[in-house]
Amino acid sequence: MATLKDISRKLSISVTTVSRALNGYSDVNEETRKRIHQAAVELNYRPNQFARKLVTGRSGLAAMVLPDDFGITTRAIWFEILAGLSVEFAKHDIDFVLKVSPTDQIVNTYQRLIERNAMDGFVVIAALPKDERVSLLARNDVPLVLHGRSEQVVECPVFDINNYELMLQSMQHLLDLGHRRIAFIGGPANHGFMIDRTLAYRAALAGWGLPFNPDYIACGERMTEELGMVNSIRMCSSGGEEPTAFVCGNTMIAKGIYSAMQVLGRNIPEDVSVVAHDDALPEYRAVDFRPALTVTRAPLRDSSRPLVDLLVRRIRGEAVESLMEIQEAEFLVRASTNAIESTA
Amino acid sequence: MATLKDISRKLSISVTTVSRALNGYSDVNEETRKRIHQAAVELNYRPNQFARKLVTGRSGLAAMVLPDDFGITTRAIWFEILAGLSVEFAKHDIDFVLKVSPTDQIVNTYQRLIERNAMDGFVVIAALPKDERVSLLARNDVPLVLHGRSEQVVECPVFDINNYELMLQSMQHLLDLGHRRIAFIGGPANHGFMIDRTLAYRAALAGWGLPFNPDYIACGERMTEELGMVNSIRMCSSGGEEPTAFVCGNTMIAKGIYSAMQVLGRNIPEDVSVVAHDDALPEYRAVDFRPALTVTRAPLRDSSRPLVDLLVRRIRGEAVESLMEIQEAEFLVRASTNAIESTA
DNA sequence: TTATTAATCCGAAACGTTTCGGATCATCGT
DNA sequence: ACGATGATCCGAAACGTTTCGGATTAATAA
Repeated sequence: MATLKDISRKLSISVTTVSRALNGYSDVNEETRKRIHQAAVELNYRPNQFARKLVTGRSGLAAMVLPDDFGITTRAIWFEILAGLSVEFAKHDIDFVLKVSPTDQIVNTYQRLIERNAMDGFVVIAALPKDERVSLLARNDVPLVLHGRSEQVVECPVFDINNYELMLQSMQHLLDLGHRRIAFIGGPANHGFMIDRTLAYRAALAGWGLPFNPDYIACGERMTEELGMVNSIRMCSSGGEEPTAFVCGNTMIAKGIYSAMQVLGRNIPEDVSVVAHDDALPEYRAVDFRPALTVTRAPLRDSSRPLVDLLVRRIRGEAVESLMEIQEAEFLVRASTNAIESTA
Repeated sequence: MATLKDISRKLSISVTTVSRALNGYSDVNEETRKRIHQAAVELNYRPNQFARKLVTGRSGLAAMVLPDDFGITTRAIWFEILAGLSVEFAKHDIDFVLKVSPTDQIVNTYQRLIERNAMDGFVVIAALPKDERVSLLARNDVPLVLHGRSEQVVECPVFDINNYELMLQSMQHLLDLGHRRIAFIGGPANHGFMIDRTLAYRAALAGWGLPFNPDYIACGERMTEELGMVNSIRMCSSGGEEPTAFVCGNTMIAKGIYSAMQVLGRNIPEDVSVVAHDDALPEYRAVDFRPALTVTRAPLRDSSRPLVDLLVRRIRGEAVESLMEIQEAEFLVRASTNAIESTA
């Protein structure tokens, strides 16, 4: 491996100048810079990462820590995120390391990584309102970027989709169509995104002077087809006051509801309307639903870029206040929502 | 961060001795070693990875490069592998970095990583008979471990399951039950594991003096439910000479066959027997099939440990000849295979 | 002419380890 | 009493960068 010294020797130029030339400093003559660059490619020079890191303190590594008990359905989602992060980090010349850890040792894993001081930053997904991971990292002053808003008053960049707004849109759409008994089958109650959506759900109801019926809301750790299936069946078997429309936390839940409605002999959208939030997972394409699913759409894939951009800027030392990005979801009306039958 | 020098200063012992004590060299007194260790924990000393790597040349990093066009179904599989690798590498204090790259640039990505010289080793999955990735790495003398045998005469550790043997077992089982028209719906024809299985399939046939019918074998890039479905339907609609049994490359394919047989009005195992190879993905549990699926079983999860063990030993400089591990699959007879009806 | 400034360049220290080649000292066999 | 041995220890160099604080020269301003 060629080193700076090799170039320096070959050109009879000091190591300092070679280094500065290669790093684009201004105090080196354009012509010598050219010569140096040329020599660098001739000798196939690659900077030694470790030498560089030893002095700069940066590692060129960013990590994400995942629990090992990811549910069946969440696997594809994780992978979607991982793949996106890997390619985005690569653009910034950062290697992306994946840590999988037993759930009850996640914090320990972070602790070790922090102590080793080997990571430039972390991306933390699915923030809880009070998130131990976040406070640990923030306390130790290691850069992180958060996906999902956290209630904590910590200084860290955040990326999120506008969960409040997208729920408002879904509700507005259904309310406009005349629905009054609208159920919400969401996700884990303690997560930030779920809290926002629940708030918006209640706000929309309140805005139309409608009562909040606790029976119409269902949470669950895993946002699976099963969750949609069992809850929609339960809600539709309670007697007279059945919901006429469902808002789903994701498209898998919607899929479950589709199945449930089929076994119950209900038709979508004639008997019941369904709208979901769509993370745009290739496994569950909303357009391929029959009938095609009305959604608020915010591809998970699209979150990778903002996430790593924010983290990189944080690592570079930008002020945290400026590092927040909220993405709006797209609202796509398709065939799964209908005006309520006046006869109902 | 405390450094060796800090400990050295505190104890008035040379940096050299501190280093050697901490690294377990024999030429340091037991008592001073104790004092040094104690001081190390008191000062919360963590060795600086980069300083260490600068001098040793090792990075403590291992990588895997994935194409970005993974099919829908292969995602869960990839993730299963990634998760396993991450925890196994962690046991050896190696960080696992994930690289995702456009398919047509995989080799470039390897090239860059090799040049940067930042990885101690690579794990390469699903070897092709002539694998460019493998030859590139081997040529540059960077350690790798291979999952799946490669025809290449390269010096690298290999882990694989005994694909030949497991296919032989499945065939033997079906042949013993009286089946004579046995179809094989497998995977990508050019991959090592598929080649082995095809060889065994033909060998089993030949062993019983049965003819090889090309119509009874189906390959496909993606080993999906769809592959099983369309091919089994095709094979069962060809007129008289329909297969009485199917061997499937994995459980997803089997699932597709189950669906196909249902729409065709065939019963498993009365009308047709099905046996599959089972990677033990939580998504498709063979025991949960109705009827429960007879399989050769070799959990993908179990491959992580041997893979990283082999790689680590290779990195440590062990002779490659000793670094090959072939795992036998377990054969589990369940309810999806039956003796052929004598009336048929 | 002389002090200033700008443009280039460079020596040397520093980052935190590991490791080579001894140095020191007590013990031991003879 | 003396060289040999073994147990402990250590100084200094090395790994390949970056960067601080100038040094040198030529152009410019006064």
